[in-house]
Amino acid sequence: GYAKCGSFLEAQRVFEKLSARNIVSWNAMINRFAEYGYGEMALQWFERMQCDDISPDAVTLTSSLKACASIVDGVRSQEIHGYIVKIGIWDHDVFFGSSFVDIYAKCSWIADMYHVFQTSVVRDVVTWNAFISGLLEVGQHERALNSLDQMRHEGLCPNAGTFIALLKVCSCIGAPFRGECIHTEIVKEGLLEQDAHVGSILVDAYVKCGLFTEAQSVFEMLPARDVISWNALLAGYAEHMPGEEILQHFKRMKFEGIAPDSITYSCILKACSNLGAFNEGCELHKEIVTRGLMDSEVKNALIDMYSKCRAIDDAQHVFEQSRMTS
RNA sequence: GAAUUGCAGUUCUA
Repeated sequence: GYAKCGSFLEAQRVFEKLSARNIVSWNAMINRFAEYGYGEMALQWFERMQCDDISPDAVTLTSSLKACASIVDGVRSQEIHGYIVKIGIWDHDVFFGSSFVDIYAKCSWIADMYHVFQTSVVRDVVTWNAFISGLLEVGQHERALNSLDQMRHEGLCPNAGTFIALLKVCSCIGAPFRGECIHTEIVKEGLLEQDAHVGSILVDAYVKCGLFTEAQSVFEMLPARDVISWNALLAGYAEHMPGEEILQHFKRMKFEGIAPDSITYSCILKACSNLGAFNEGCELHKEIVTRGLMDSEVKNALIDMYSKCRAIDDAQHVFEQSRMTS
Protein backbone atom coordinates (compact mmCIF):
# COMPACT_ATOMS: atom_id res chain seq x y z
CA GLY A 1 0.00 0.00 0.00
CA TYR A 2 0.94 3.63 0.49
CA ALA A 3 3.35 2.77 3.25
CA LYS A 4 5.73 1.35 0.69
CA CYS A 5 6.10 4.73 -0.96
CA GLY A 6 7.28 6.22 2.28
CA SER A 7 4.23 8.42 2.66
CA PHE A 8 3.27 7.69 6.22
CA LEU A 9 0.51 10.21 6.59
CA GLU A 10 -1.24 8.89 3.54
CA ALA A 11 -0.72 5.35 4.73
CA GLN A 12 -2.14 6.12 8.15
CA ARG A 13 -5.16 7.86 6.68
CA VAL A 14 -5.94 4.91 4.50
CA PHE A 15 -5.32 2.55 7.37
CA GLU A 16 -7.77 4.31 9.68
CA LYS A 17 -10.45 4.11 7.02
CA LEU A 18 -9.94 0.47 6.27
CA SER A 19 -13.04 -1.38 7.24
CA ALA A 20 -11.31 -4.70 7.17
CA ARG A 21 -8.11 -4.16 9.08
CA ASN A 22 -6.56 -7.52 8.89
CA ILE A 23 -3.25 -8.67 10.16
CA VAL A 24 -1.61 -7.99 6.82
CA SER A 25 -2.40 -4.27 6.96
CA TRP A 26 -1.14 -4.07 10.54
CA ASN A 27 2.04 -5.85 9.61
CA ALA A 28 2.59 -3.60 6.63
CA MET A 29 2.33 -0.50 8.81
CA ILE A 30 4.67 -1.86 11.46
CA ASN A 31 7.25 -2.97 8.98
CA ARG A 32 7.23 0.28 7.05
CA PHE A 33 7.89 2.32 10.17
CA ALA A 34 10.67 -0.05 11.13
CA GLU A 35 12.15 0.09 7.66
CA TYR A 36 12.40 3.86 7.68
CA GLY A 37 14.01 3.91 11.09
CA TYR A 38 10.98 4.91 13.14
CA GLY A 39 11.45 2.05 15.55
CA GLU A 40 9.57 3.59 18.44
CA MET A 41 6.60 4.37 16.23
CA ALA A 42 6.59 0.83 14.85
CA LEU A 43 6.48 -0.61 18.34
CA GLN A 44 3.61 1.66 19.27
CA TRP A 45 1.67 0.23 16.35
CA PHE A 46 2.64 -3.22 17.53
CA GLU A 47 1.08 -2.48 20.90
CA ARG A 48 -1.96 -0.81 19.38
CA MET A 49 -2.55 -3.90 17.32
CA GLN A 50 -2.58 -6.06 20.40
CA CYS A 51 -5.02 -3.67 22.05
CA ASP A 52 -7.26 -4.31 19.06
CA ASP A 53 -7.25 -7.96 20.07
CA ILE A 54 -5.33 -9.16 17.08
CA SER A 55 -2.64 -11.58 18.02
CA PRO A 56 0.68 -11.20 16.28
CA ASP A 57 1.90 -13.73 13.78
CA ALA A 58 5.45 -14.51 12.67
CA VAL A 59 5.47 -11.59 10.24
CA THR A 60 4.33 -9.16 12.95
CA LEU A 61 7.02 -10.41 15.25
CA THR A 62 9.90 -10.18 12.78
CA SER A 63 8.77 -6.70 11.76
CA SER A 64 8.67 -5.63 15.39
CA LEU A 65 12.09 -7.14 15.91
CA LYS A 66 13.37 -5.08 13.04
CA ALA A 67 12.04 -2.06 14.91
CA CYS A 68 13.80 -3.19 18.08
CA ALA A 69 17.03 -3.59 16.14
CA SER A 70 16.81 -0.10 14.68
CA ILE A 71 16.58 1.47 18.12
CA VAL A 72 18.73 -1.21 19.79
CA ASP A 73 16.07 -2.13 22.30
CA GLY A 74 17.30 -5.34 23.86
CA VAL A 75 14.77 -5.40 26.67
CA ARG A 76 11.74 -5.37 24.41
CA SER A 77 13.44 -7.89 22.16
CA GLN A 78 13.76 -10.21 25.09
CA GLU A 79 10.07 -9.86 25.84
CA ILE A 80 9.26 -10.82 22.27
CA HIS A 81 11.78 -13.65 22.49
CA GLY A 82 10.03 -15.00 25.54
CA TYR A 83 6.65 -14.74 23.86
CA ILE A 84 7.85 -16.63 20.77
CA VAL A 85 9.23 -19.43 22.88
CA LYS A 86 6.16 -19.51 25.09
CA ILE A 87 3.70 -19.98 22.28
CA GLY A 88 6.00 -22.54 20.73
CA ILE A 89 6.71 -21.07 17.30
CA TRP A 90 10.46 -20.62 17.63
CA ASP A 91 11.22 -23.39 15.19
CA HIS A 92 8.58 -22.27 12.70
CA ASP A 93 10.53 -19.42 11.16
CA VAL A 94 14.23 -19.10 10.27
CA PHE A 95 13.85 -15.35 10.47
CA PHE A 96 13.65 -15.37 14.26
CA GLY A 97 17.18 -16.69 14.60
CA SER A 98 18.78 -14.05 12.42
CA SER A 99 16.76 -11.26 14.03
CA PHE A 100 17.87 -12.16 17.51
CA VAL A 101 21.48 -12.79 16.56
CA ASP A 102 21.47 -9.34 15.01
CA ILE A 103 19.80 -7.58 17.93
CA TYR A 104 21.79 -9.24 20.69
CA ALA A 105 24.98 -8.43 18.82
CA LYS A 106 23.94 -4.80 18.53
CA CYS A 107 23.29 -4.80 22.27
CA SER A 108 26.66 -6.48 22.81
CA TRP A 109 24.89 -9.29 24.65
CA ILE A 110 27.46 -11.79 23.53
CA ALA A 111 26.23 -14.80 25.47
CA ASP A 112 22.69 -14.33 24.21
CA MET A 113 23.90 -13.96 20.64
CA TYR A 114 25.84 -17.23 20.84
CA HIS A 115 22.99 -18.97 22.54
CA VAL A 116 20.51 -18.02 19.84
CA PHE A 117 22.90 -18.95 17.08
CA GLN A 118 23.80 -22.30 18.54
CA THR A 119 20.26 -23.27 19.41
CA SER A 120 18.84 -22.37 16.01
CA VAL A 121 18.23 -25.74 14.46
CA VAL A 122 17.55 -24.20 11.10
CA ARG A 123 20.17 -21.72 9.97
CA ASP A 124 20.32 -20.07 6.60
CA VAL A 125 22.73 -17.68 4.96
CA VAL A 126 21.17 -14.65 6.65
CA THR A 127 21.55 -16.23 10.07
CA TRP A 128 25.22 -16.64 9.29
CA ASN A 129 25.57 -13.12 7.92
CA ALA A 130 24.04 -11.68 11.05
CA PHE A 131 26.35 -13.86 13.11
CA ILE A 132 29.45 -12.70 11.21
CA SER A 133 28.44 -9.06 11.70
CA GLY A 134 27.82 -9.86 15.34
CA LEU A 135 31.24 -11.40 15.77
CA LEU A 136 32.76 -8.25 14.33
CA GLU A 137 30.66 -6.17 16.69
CA VAL A 138 32.01 -8.06 19.70
CA GLY A 139 35.59 -8.19 18.47
CA GLN A 140 35.82 -11.87 17.53
CA HIS A 141 37.55 -11.22 14.23
CA GLU A 142 39.26 -14.55 13.60
CA ARG A 143 36.11 -16.40 14.33
CA ALA A 144 34.18 -14.15 11.97
CA LEU A 145 36.61 -14.82 9.14
CA ASN A 146 36.51 -18.56 9.77
CA SER A 147 32.76 -18.55 9.39
CA LEU A 148 32.91 -18.72 5.63
CA ASP A 149 34.32 -22.25 5.69
CA GLN A 150 31.95 -23.26 8.44
CA MET A 151 28.81 -22.15 6.67
CA ARG A 152 29.94 -23.90 3.54
CA HIS A 153 30.50 -26.96 5.64
CA GLU A 154 26.80 -26.73 6.54
CA GLY A 155 26.03 -26.72 2.86
CA LEU A 156 25.15 -23.04 2.65
CA CYS A 157 26.22 -20.75 -0.15
CA PRO A 158 27.50 -17.27 0.79
CA ASN A 159 25.77 -14.30 -0.79
CA ALA A 160 26.60 -10.63 -1.23
CA GLY A 161 25.76 -9.92 2.41
CA THR A 162 28.22 -12.56 3.55
CA PHE A 163 31.09 -11.02 1.65
CA ILE A 164 30.16 -7.54 2.78
CA ALA A 165 30.28 -8.68 6.39
CA LEU A 166 33.60 -10.45 5.89
CA LEU A 167 35.20 -7.49 4.16
CA LYS A 168 34.17 -5.25 7.03
CA VAL A 169 36.10 -7.52 9.32
CA CYS A 170 39.18 -7.24 7.09
CA SER A 171 38.91 -3.44 7.12
CA CYS A 172 38.56 -3.38 10.85
CA ILE A 173 41.69 -5.39 11.55
CA GLY A 174 43.64 -4.27 8.50
CA ALA A 175 44.00 -7.70 6.91
CA PRO A 176 44.73 -7.03 3.25
CA PHE A 177 45.69 -10.60 2.48
CA ARG A 178 42.40 -11.99 3.76
CA GLY A 179 40.68 -9.25 1.81
CA GLU A 180 42.34 -10.36 -1.38
CA CYS A 181 41.18 -13.93 -0.83
CA ILE A 182 37.64 -12.70 -0.39
CA HIS A 183 38.02 -10.58 -3.49
CA THR A 184 38.92 -13.72 -5.42
CA GLU A 185 35.83 -15.47 -4.10
CA ILE A 186 33.63 -12.55 -5.07
CA VAL A 187 34.97 -12.59 -8.60
CA LYS A 188 34.46 -16.34 -8.77
CA GLU A 189 30.83 -15.94 -7.79
CA GLY A 190 30.36 -13.10 -10.27
CA LEU A 191 28.98 -10.86 -7.52
CA LEU A 192 30.63 -7.66 -8.66
CA GLU A 193 28.27 -7.57 -11.59
CA GLN A 194 25.21 -8.56 -9.60
CA ASP A 195 25.43 -6.33 -6.59
CA ALA A 196 26.52 -2.70 -6.36
CA HIS A 197 27.07 -2.93 -2.61
CA VAL A 198 29.81 -5.49 -2.98
CA GLY A 199 31.87 -3.28 -5.28
CA SER A 200 31.85 -0.30 -2.99
CA ILE A 201 32.67 -2.28 0.14
CA LEU A 202 35.56 -3.88 -1.73
CA VAL A 203 36.94 -0.48 -2.71
CA ASP A 204 36.42 0.62 0.87
CA ALA A 205 38.18 -2.44 2.27
CA TYR A 206 41.25 -1.95 0.09
CA VAL A 207 41.37 1.71 1.04
CA LYS A 208 41.14 0.91 4.73
CA CYS A 209 43.78 -1.81 4.48
CA GLY A 210 46.11 0.65 2.79
CA LEU A 211 46.17 -1.06 -0.61
CA PHE A 212 45.29 2.03 -2.50
CA THR A 213 46.37 0.84 -5.94
CA GLU A 214 44.13 -2.19 -5.57
CA ALA A 215 41.26 0.02 -4.55
CA GLN A 216 41.71 2.12 -7.66
CA SER A 217 41.84 -0.83 -9.99
CA VAL A 218 38.71 -2.41 -8.49
CA PHE A 219 36.97 0.93 -8.76
CA GLU A 220 37.86 1.30 -12.42
CA MET A 221 36.54 -2.16 -13.18
CA LEU A 222 33.18 -1.70 -11.49
CA PRO A 223 30.30 -2.17 -13.92
CA ALA A 224 28.47 0.79 -12.43
CA ARG A 225 29.74 3.45 -10.08
CA ASP A 226 27.34 5.21 -7.77
CA VAL A 227 27.83 7.96 -5.24
CA ILE A 228 28.79 5.47 -2.58
CA SER A 229 31.57 3.74 -4.48
CA TRP A 230 32.82 7.17 -5.49
CA ASN A 231 32.82 8.28 -1.88
CA ALA A 232 34.74 5.19 -0.83
CA LEU A 233 37.44 5.99 -3.36
CA LEU A 234 37.53 9.73 -2.62
CA ALA A 235 37.80 8.99 1.09
CA GLY A 236 40.87 6.96 0.21
CA TYR A 237 42.38 9.85 -1.68
CA ALA A 238 41.66 12.24 1.15
CA GLU A 239 43.32 9.84 3.57
CA HIS A 240 46.29 8.47 1.65
CA MET A 241 47.01 10.70 -1.33
CA PRO A 242 48.07 14.19 -0.34
CA GLY A 243 47.79 16.02 -3.63
CA GLU A 244 45.46 17.75 -5.97
CA GLU A 245 44.68 14.55 -7.83
CA ILE A 246 41.55 14.16 -5.77
CA LEU A 247 40.16 17.33 -7.28
CA GLN A 248 40.52 15.85 -10.75
CA HIS A 249 38.62 12.78 -9.67
CA PHE A 250 35.92 14.92 -8.14
CA LYS A 251 35.51 16.65 -11.50
CA ARG A 252 35.32 13.31 -13.22
CA MET A 253 32.63 12.15 -10.82
CA LYS A 254 30.44 15.11 -11.69
CA PHE A 255 31.26 14.71 -15.36
CA GLU A 256 29.98 11.13 -15.18
CA GLY A 257 26.71 12.48 -13.90
CA ILE A 258 26.99 11.28 -10.31
CA ALA A 259 25.63 13.89 -7.92
CA PRO A 260 27.92 14.42 -4.94
CA ASP A 261 26.32 14.23 -1.52
CA SER A 262 27.36 15.66 1.83
CA ILE A 263 29.77 12.80 2.42
CA THR A 264 31.51 13.52 -0.86
CA TYR A 265 31.96 17.14 0.15
CA SER A 266 33.28 16.18 3.54
CA CYS A 267 35.98 14.08 1.86
CA ILE A 268 36.99 16.76 -0.63
CA LEU A 269 37.03 19.40 2.08
CA LYS A 270 39.30 17.22 4.15
CA ALA A 271 41.71 17.05 1.22
CA CYS A 272 41.53 20.82 0.76
CA SER A 273 42.29 21.30 4.38
CA ASN A 274 45.39 19.12 4.07
CA LEU A 275 46.41 21.02 0.96
CA GLY A 276 45.63 24.40 2.41
CA ALA A 277 43.59 24.95 -0.74
CA PHE A 278 41.56 27.97 0.24
CA ASN A 279 40.15 28.90 -3.16
CA GLU A 280 38.95 25.41 -3.94
CA GLY A 281 37.50 25.23 -0.46
CA CYS A 282 35.48 28.39 -1.05
CA GLU A 283 34.16 27.02 -4.31
CA LEU A 284 33.05 23.87 -2.54
CA HIS A 285 31.37 25.93 0.13
CA LYS A 286 29.27 27.68 -2.52
CA GLU A 287 28.37 24.42 -4.21
CA ILE A 288 27.30 22.91 -0.91
CA VAL A 289 24.97 25.82 -0.24
CA THR A 290 23.55 25.74 -3.77
CA ARG A 291 22.88 22.04 -3.58
CA GLY A 292 21.40 22.30 -0.12
CA LEU A 293 23.81 19.79 1.36
CA MET A 294 24.77 21.63 4.50
CA ASP A 295 24.64 19.32 7.49
CA SER A 296 26.59 19.19 10.72
CA GLU A 297 29.33 16.99 9.33
CA VAL A 298 29.88 19.26 6.37
CA LYS A 299 29.95 22.22 8.72
CA ASN A 300 32.69 20.60 10.75
CA ALA A 301 34.65 19.87 7.60
CA LEU A 302 34.23 23.48 6.47
CA ILE A 303 35.34 24.86 9.79
CA ASP A 304 38.33 22.56 9.73
CA MET A 305 39.23 23.56 6.18
CA TYR A 306 38.98 27.29 6.86
CA SER A 307 41.04 26.97 10.01
CA LYS A 308 43.80 25.05 8.28
CA CYS A 309 43.79 27.71 5.56
CA ARG A 310 44.15 30.35 8.26
CA ALA A 311 40.83 31.89 7.33
CA ILE A 312 39.65 32.22 10.88
CA ASP A 313 36.89 34.67 10.04
CA ASP A 314 35.31 32.25 7.58
CA ALA A 315 35.63 29.42 10.05
CA GLN A 316 33.97 31.52 12.71
CA HIS A 317 31.20 32.48 10.32
CA VAL A 318 30.31 28.81 9.64
CA PHE A 319 30.58 28.08 13.32
CA GLU A 320 28.20 30.85 14.31
CA GLN A 321 25.72 29.87 11.63
CA SER A 322 25.73 26.34 12.95
CA ARG A 323 25.07 27.61 16.46
CA MET A 324 22.11 29.64 15.21
CA THR A 325 20.44 26.69 13.54
CA SER A 326 21.18 23.99 16.09
C1' G B 1 -5.62 -18.27 -3.74
C1' A B 2 -3.14 -13.27 -3.55
C1' A B 3 -1.28 -8.81 -0.76
C1' U B 4 2.57 -7.83 4.79
C1' U B 5 8.50 -10.48 7.40
C1' G B 6 15.17 -11.17 8.95
C1' C B 7 21.41 -9.61 8.03
C1' A B 8 24.74 -6.56 4.72
C1' G B 9 27.73 -0.63 1.19
C1' U B 10 30.73 5.37 1.62
C1' U B 11 32.92 10.62 5.59
C1' C B 12 33.53 12.84 10.58
C1' U B 13 32.49 12.37 15.83
C1' A B 14 31.77 10.74 21.14
